[in-house]
Amino acid sequence: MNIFNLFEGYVRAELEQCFGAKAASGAITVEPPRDPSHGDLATNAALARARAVGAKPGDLAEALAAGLARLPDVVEVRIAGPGFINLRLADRIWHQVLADVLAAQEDYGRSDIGARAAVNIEFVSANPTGPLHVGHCRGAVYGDALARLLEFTGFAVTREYYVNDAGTQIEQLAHSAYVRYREALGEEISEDVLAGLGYGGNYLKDVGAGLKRRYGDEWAGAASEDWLPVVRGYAIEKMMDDIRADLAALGIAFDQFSSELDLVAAGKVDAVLADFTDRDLVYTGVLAAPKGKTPDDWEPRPQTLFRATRFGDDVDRPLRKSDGSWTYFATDIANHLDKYQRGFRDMINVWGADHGGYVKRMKAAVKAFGDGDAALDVKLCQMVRLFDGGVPAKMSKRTGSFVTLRELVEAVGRDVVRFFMLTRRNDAPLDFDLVKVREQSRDNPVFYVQYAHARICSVKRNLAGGDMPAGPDKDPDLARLTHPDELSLIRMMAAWPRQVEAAAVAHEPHRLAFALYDLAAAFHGLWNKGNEDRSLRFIVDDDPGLTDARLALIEGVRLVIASGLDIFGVTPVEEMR
RNA sequence: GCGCCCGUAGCUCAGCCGGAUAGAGCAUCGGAUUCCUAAUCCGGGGGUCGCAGGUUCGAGUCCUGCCGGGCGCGCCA
Repeated sequence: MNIFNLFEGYVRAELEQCFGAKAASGAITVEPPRDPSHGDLATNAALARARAVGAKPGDLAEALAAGLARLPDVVEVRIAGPGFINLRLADRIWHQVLADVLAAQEDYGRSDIGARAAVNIEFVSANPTGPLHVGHCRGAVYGDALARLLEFTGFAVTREYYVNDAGTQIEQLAHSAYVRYREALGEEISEDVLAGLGYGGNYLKDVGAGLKRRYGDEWAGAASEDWLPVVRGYAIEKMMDDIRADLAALGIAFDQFSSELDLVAAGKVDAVLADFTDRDLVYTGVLAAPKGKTPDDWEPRPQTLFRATRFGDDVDRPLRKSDGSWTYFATDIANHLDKYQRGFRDMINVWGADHGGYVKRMKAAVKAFGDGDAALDVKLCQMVRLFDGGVPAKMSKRTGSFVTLRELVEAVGRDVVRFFMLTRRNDAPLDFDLVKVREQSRDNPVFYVQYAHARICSVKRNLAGGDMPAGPDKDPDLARLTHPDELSLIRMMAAWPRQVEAAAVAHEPHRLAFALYDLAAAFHGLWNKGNEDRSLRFIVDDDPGLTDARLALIEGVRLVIASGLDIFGVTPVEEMR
């Protein structure tokens, strides 16, 4: 039961009864008021619908309030401000909410707003030219948390990784790997050659050694057109193995890896071009040089262009390089068309902010598919600035001294990485301090939330150690929960399902981090009141009934925290020593 | 020059497809520990929500224009 949805239904019914169907159909909100002193529920229905009804907000509010006051469990109705209606509910409602939480267990907050719709989330998609680094980490965590969140709200999610295994970067990788192969065979490689490698990091030594193990000296003196496909294929395979292992260390597994090379080989890009050509979406033209910043080697030249401007882009975009090969954009269109043909009408891409300039053209291409019935949402993740005790951590990819995702996870732990990466909006920059995130204090939200969960587990342990009978098989009298702080905790639990839904709709899992933090804060506050006032402790020695009720209360808190952490892929710990 | 993102307390950031007196942590000042883990809690001070217009009963939130910062701008991915 989501009481906000429930009461929205009541409000709409009342609108319809008083003012007709037209009045009931528009947008209204039923939500917890920002200021708790206003009541338990607030609706703007009178304000929002006054115009459509042709009445004054005040009159509308009067009529609605009279009707709502007759509802069971509504103990007070007040009209406030310009026409808000504030409702105060009987405690019984909150006891029922808690009972619902306990009945649903970890499924509390689960929703069916997705109605099993297929959603494709493409994220990470890092070139297989080396290990993942911290820059990839945020997108990885964000994408996976979003996937979990959408699954929790009823979507059928596919996690997809687009492997850019074609193109010049990969050629360079293969050439670098081939040098390491010769090195493994005993050849002396000069410093100059090593310095000139596209990918000079030591991680390719393993690839060179692996090539030697598999092929011996078979490719030692071969022509590059002969060894290239072999070395490239082997290097990609190894890099992807490493990437999969890195992601597994973060608790992330993909459902689908799509290969750019395969798309090209299967003729998917040709098919895109043919289809777009048929529909007059492709032409040969000359682009104007960008104003203000003309590349040095600019020269006007005819190109194969996609009419992206028809679908909201600023300029038409090239599909072929001058050597006739596909641009990255062309193959990526094929990638998205492939998703479309696999049935996805709802696609989400998670990219680094440096790809922001690419968003419009990709959205334009997706709009051109089929009947224009596909939607693409691109979420850009801003930079992660890595610090080590307040000092910026040195990150140089060239010298190979950058911090890998693996090193990060091993240094601070999977849970810390995952939770912390979700404590900021995706489009806000994030400072990640290797020292601070391990601090066990209030300003570290990871531990603060974990600690609340651990404390609840601690209470349960203490109870189990004593001879107080309590447990899930009992049917506690929740009506014993009457203290304002207890009811306030339940109100927060009642708000959880709508927060989950809102986060899912907005594709913003970080909102739940703040919700969990707030819930943890309320719990810690109540806990501490027990230090000053023994009657407020969860375990009340001479009152088993009250103890049971309070145990149920904190078990509800625990369940919400546990299910929230589960959406983040973070383990709810039971002990923090 | 153009496009996208951002601008909220001294600092780092929330602000739920517009809603009531803009919140939290850190920092600062003052308190709480015979405690179910004080790894916590309670309280005080601290704001022209970058600026200026506009839409609206109502704008931190939507629109326009400026200012400031980041990212990007034809054969890199």
